[in-house]
Parts: sequence; structure tokens; C-alpha cells
Amino acid sequence: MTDHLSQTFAALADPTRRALLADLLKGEAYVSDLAKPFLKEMSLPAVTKHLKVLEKAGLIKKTKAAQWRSCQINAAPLKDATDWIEQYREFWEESFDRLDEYLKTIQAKKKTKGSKNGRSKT
Amino acid sequence: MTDHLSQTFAALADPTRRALLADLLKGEAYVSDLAKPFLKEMSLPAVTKHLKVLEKAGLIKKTKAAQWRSCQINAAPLKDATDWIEQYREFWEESFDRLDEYLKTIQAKKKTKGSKNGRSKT
DNA sequence: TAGTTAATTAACCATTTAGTTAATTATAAT
DNA sequence: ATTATAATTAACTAAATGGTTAATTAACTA
Repeated sequence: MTDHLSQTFAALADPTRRALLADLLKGEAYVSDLAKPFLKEMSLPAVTKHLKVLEKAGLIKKTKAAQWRSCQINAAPLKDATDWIEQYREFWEESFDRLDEYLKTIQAKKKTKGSKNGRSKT
Repeated sequence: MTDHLSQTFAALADPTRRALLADLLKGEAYVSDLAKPFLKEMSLPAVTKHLKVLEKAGLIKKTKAAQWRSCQINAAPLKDATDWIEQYREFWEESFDRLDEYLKTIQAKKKTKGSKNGRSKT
């Protein structure tokens, strides 16, 4: 599993790590601040380990200041991940098209009974 | 690790599984055909297992025809994955901008020494 | 009916992962 | 010099992952 993409996807395959990255959307933060929301569910060393996984995957960078470690997002690997997934876009859009078509058929059959369905989040 | 997004990313975090999905870009295929390129590296049951991971993650659908199982891509989960990643786009684009700026500075310093660097793959 | 083909399931093994508690490092503060 | 704070490392455990070979299921074929 040593290749970059695998490492990136593996890092993202954990809700705690995704939440940590989401927290970092707001900006740089210290380990202890990042850890705070998780300390009911897990220990500090557990968070440290998750951060280490993110760091090894190149998704965060740490900088040292006194006894604090400040973390920030490094999103570059996410570009490669999204580029890989992008190959499949036509497939999911196609299936939405089929859904649209299906829904239109339904509507046609329902004739004058009013419209209720439609593709959401588009 | 039961949530959908985690399952999707975990499924993608393996080069064999990504290669299987890539093969399916060309269209529907039987398990035995999909397996062929990998049988030097691993056994058929190993491939079966990878396909099962993809199936559980909802990334492929299997249909039965006699003793053959035909697999096809179901890309819908990839939309959620890419939507999640999309939140970070500004971050990687921003860092490319910084790189551009840096490279411009370098160029400026090099003055008349000619241009050699620039952002690649854009 | 017996044999072949396609694929899965079972049983097992080694490695990795995600967590724990306890100990350690490094810096700051009194 | 001692103590407190921030974070990591060490040592351990349970469960998940990715692979194996052997056995089994299910359908077609002669």
C-alpha cells in the first residue's frame, strides 16, 4: 500500500481523520485544540496517531513553537485523489440522467396528478 | 468504519481495486476477465475478495448469467467522495498560486538569465 | 450421470490498524 | 530546582485486511 494515492485514500477512510481535516478548514490549530472535540471518545495519543497518519499521507504539515505543534492543511495530495475520481464522473452523471428519465416516465404516467419528485442537490 | 464515505475511501485505498475499477471503465466484464491481469500476482479468491469490497462499498454491481458474474461500475458513491474532497480545492489551488508567485520572484531575481520553470500539468 | 467451468466460501495466517495506559521528552513557569 | 503543560513514544491488545490453499456451489456439456 505504499503508493501515494492509496495512502491518501486510506488517510481519508476514517471519520476522525476527516473531522480533523475539516477542523483545519477554519485554519491552523494546535494538536491540543484539534484533539479537544475527540477526547470524550478517545485518548490524546489516539489523536496523535491519527495526525501522524495524516502527516505521512502529506495531508497536513506541522510546525513547532515551544511545546506546541501547530497543524495546517496541505491539500496537494487531494488534487491527485480528485483527479483520479474524476475519470468516473460521466458514470455517476449518466446514472442521474437515467434517474431523471425514469422520473419523467413516472410523471408522464401520473399525468395530471401533480409533480413531487425531481433530482435534488443539482 | 461503517459510514459510507469511509467505506468508499477504504475501497479506493488499494491499487488492485482501483485497477479493477479502471478496467471497468471500458465496460461491463466477467469476474474471470477482470481477474486475468492479476493472476500472476494473486489468486482468484483474492480478486473475488477485492470485488466483494468494491461491491459492499456500492462501487460495482454484479449481475448473474449462468455461471458467470458480470460486473459494472456504480459510480454514485464517488460523487459523495469527490464532493467531500471539493471542500479543499481552494487550499490546493491557493498553494499552486503561492508556487507561481514564488517562481515569479525567482524569475525576477534571475532577471535576464532566461526562463526555465513554470507550473506543470495545468 | 459424470465431468468441466466460473466463482465463491471456508479455514487459516501474517501484517496493519486503531485503540489503550504508562513512560518519556521538551519547553515554560514558579 | 521543581513543577506544570504539550505532545510523543513505548508496549501492548483486539479487530480488520489481504493474502493463501482446499473445498464447495452452481450451471453448462458430453
